[in-house]
Amino acid sequence: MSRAEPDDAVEPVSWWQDFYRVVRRIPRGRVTTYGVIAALAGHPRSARHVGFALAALKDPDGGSTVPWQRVLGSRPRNRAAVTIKDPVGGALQRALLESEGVTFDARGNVSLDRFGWAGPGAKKPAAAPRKRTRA
DNA sequence: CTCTTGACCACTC
DNA sequence: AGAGTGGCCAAGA
Repeated sequence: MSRAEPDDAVEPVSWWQDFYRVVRRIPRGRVTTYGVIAALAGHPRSARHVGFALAALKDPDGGSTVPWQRVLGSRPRNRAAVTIKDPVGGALQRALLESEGVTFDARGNVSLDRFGWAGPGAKKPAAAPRKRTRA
């Protein structure tokens, strides 16, 4: 990832740091989507950057504390699926989630109705990333 | 400043 | 149901 390096950040926080902060709050055994992370971090339209930021976690030692595996791509019908570019990383993600109790569908989808996390205040899973008021 | 690139999302064929 | 298209935001060249 040549776009941005965490260690280069002289700034106190960068946009990805906001995402990390939110991701760390995801309870064990729950999953959420990029869109949700982006919204909670204060960048509702920047779902892509969430994945971008998470991609940078692979190397730096600082990112090891972020449960990136709990972030999935949103799929219709309140479901989420792995959208990782690297097949190896995707398999790892799935394995990690399954070890936390998250069950995958035959197609590799997770029910957000059962495992979705809508935010720090949401106790009950239900969380579908709400439809954006499209023009 | 313009163009390209993304672990995305949603709408339309 | 699967594939294509546009929009989104930010950073690098």
